[in-house]
Amino acid sequence: MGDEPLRTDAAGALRTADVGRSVRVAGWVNTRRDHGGVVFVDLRDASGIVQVVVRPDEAPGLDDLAHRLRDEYCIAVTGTVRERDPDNVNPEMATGGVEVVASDMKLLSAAVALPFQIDDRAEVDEVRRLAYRYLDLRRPRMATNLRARSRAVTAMRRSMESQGFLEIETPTLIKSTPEGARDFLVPSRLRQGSFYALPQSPQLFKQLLMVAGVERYYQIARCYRDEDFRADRQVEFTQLDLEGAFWGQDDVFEALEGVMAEVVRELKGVEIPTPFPRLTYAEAMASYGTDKPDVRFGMAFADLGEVLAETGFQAFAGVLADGGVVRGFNAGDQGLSRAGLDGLVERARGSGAKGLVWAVAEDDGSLRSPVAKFLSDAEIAGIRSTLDAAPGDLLVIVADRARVAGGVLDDLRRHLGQPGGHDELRFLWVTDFPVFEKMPDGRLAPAHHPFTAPVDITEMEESPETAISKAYDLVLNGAELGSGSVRIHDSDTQRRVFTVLGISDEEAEQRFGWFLRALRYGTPPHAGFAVGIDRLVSILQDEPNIREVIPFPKTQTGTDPLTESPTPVGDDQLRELGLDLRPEVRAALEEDRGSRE
RNA sequence: GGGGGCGUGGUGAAGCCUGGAGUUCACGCCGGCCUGUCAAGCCGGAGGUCGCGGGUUCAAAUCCCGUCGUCCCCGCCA
Repeated sequence: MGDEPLRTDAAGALRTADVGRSVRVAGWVNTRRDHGGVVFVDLRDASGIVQVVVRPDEAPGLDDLAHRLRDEYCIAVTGTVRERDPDNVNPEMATGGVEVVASDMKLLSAAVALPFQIDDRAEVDEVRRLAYRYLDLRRPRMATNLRARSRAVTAMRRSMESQGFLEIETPTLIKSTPEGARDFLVPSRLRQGSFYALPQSPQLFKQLLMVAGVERYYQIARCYRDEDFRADRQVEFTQLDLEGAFWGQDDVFEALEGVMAEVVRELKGVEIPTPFPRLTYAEAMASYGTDKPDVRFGMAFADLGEVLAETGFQAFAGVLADGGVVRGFNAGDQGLSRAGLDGLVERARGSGAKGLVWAVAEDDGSLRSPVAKFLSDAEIAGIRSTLDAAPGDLLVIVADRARVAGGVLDDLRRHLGQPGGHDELRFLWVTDFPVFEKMPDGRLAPAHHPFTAPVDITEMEESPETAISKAYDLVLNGAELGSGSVRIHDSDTQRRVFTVLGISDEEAEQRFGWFLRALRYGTPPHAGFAVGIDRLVSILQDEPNIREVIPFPKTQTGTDPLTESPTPVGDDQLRELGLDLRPEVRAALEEDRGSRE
C-alpha cells in the first residue's frame, strides 16, 4: 500500500452517513461466514466491528484470500461503504446499517489456531487466560474493562486537576520500615547487604510534600504488599493517592466526593448524591457488625440485651431480615422451609456462633419460633419493636459477646441481603476509628499507621483502648475502597504516639528519624486519603474480582502464567548482589529442576 | 499456617455419589459443498496418559492416600 495510510477509518465508527465513501479499514477477523461465493468478514478493531463483504463478481482477485481467512487474522481492507438492503440490516450492531464492499484486501499477519475463542460465551480456565493474556484482552469483556479503567483514571485526573492538585511521582525504591504488611525487598548492588523496599504506599513521601509546601498532591500510585491474595487483593495494586495541607476530614471528604462523582458520571452516566452519608465506626459495628457495611439494604442489627434482661441470657443481638428481600426465602407467605432455617443455623455455627435462634413475625403480633414459648408477651413485643419487625419478617438472634454476635450476624446479613437495584451504588464514610483494634487473641494492635492523628493525644495516653483517631474509610456496597486520616503534623505528638504504640525512641529514630526531622520545619496541618482503583473499577464494572480489571495480574500464589515469573536467577547475578541462597533452598531448587527433566 | 471447591480431546460442560470398553453434548480445528450471512448452514473427519504418583479391586475418570496447579474463604493485609 506504499505510503498510503493502512487505515482511513475506524471500523466501529462507520455509519449510513459514510455511504459511498472509499475507506481503508484494518483489524482482526472477528468472525467469517464463508458461503463459498460471497464471504462475510466481521472486521474488529479497537473501535468496534464492521461487516466486510467480498463478492467474486465485485472483486474477483480476492477470492482465494477471502476463503483462506481464519479467526483473528490481522487484515487490511480497501473498499466502499454501502448501505445494506433493509432485509439485511443488523440492528444488533452499531454499524449494522452499512457494510464495506472490499475491492482490495491484504493479509497483514496470520494467526495460528487459538487456545480459546475470542468471545465471552465460555468461562475459560483462568490460568490459560493469563498465559495468553494478550488474546484474553481481545475478548469483549476484558477490552471493555481496560477501556473503563482508563476512563476512570482519566476522570480522576480531571477532577484532581480541576481542584488544583499537583500530580507528583514518589520513588518506588525506598527505605524498608517493616510494620504491618510485609515489604517487598530489592537488593542493592552498589551497597551489598543493603536493601530497598517497594512502597506499601507513598505515605511518608506525600507528607514530606506537605512539608515542602505543595499543599495539594495526588498520584496514581503503584503500591506493593507482600501478603496473601484474595479476590480483591493483589500484591501490587494501584491507588489514587492524595494529600492536602491546611486540611481536615471534611476537606478530604469533599474532594473525594467530587472525584467519585466524576468517575461514576464517566462510567455509569449517573449522578450520585453527595455528600455521602457517614457512620462512626462504633455505629457501624453496632448496627452491622462490620466496619464496611453494605447499606444497599436494611437488615440492621439491634441489641436485644435490655429487652431480654429477664431471660438470663447475657447479651443478645438481633438482625432483621426484611420480608421482601430475603434471598432464598419467601418469608411473606410463611413459607420458610425447615431446611432453609437449619441451613442458617449451620451457617451461623460455621462463623462462630454457639447457636442461632430464628423467629418469624406473625400478623397477630406474636412470634413463631422454637423459643417463643419461653418468652413473655412483653419480651415478644419488645423484640418486635426494637427490630421494627413487620409481619412476615424473619428475625435471627444470636446470644454471644457483641464482637462474636456481630461477626455472625454480619455474615448472615451479607448472605441474605439483596441489593434493591442492580446498578445501585451506595458510598459511605466510616469515621472515628479506634486507635487500637482488639485482635481475636485479645491483644491490642494499631488499627492504622502510626502517623494518624489521635482525636486527643492526652486521652490516647491515658486510655489507649478506647481512644479514637482521626481516621476514616470510604465504603462502597460493602467493600472498603480506601482509607485515610488527618495526620500528625508536629514531632512532639508524633513521638508521644509512637510511645503509646509501643515504639521506643531509639526504634522511632532509626526507622523514621529522617521523617521526624522534617516535621520540625513548620509542617502545616494536613490530611489525605488513598482509593483502591482496582477495587473501585471492579465494582463499577460489576466484576467479581480485581484481576478482571488488571491487564496482567498474578495468580493467588503470586505467579504470572504468561512470563512464568518469578523464576530463579543465576549464581552470577546473585554474586553481583552479594547474595547466596540458603543450602536447603538451593537443594530444593535443584531437586525441582531434576524432576522437570 | 488452616478450611473448602475445581482439574475429563484445543475450549466449556456432563459422566464420579452407586467402579464394568474413553461414552455424550455444545463450540473450535481440518476437509468438502454452498453468492446475503451476521454465533451462517449442510456433509465428513481428526483430536483425550480423565493433572501427576501410589493404593484398594478381577476391573478405577469414578473409591482411598499423597502430591501439583488453580479458585474462594479464615489467618494475614500498620
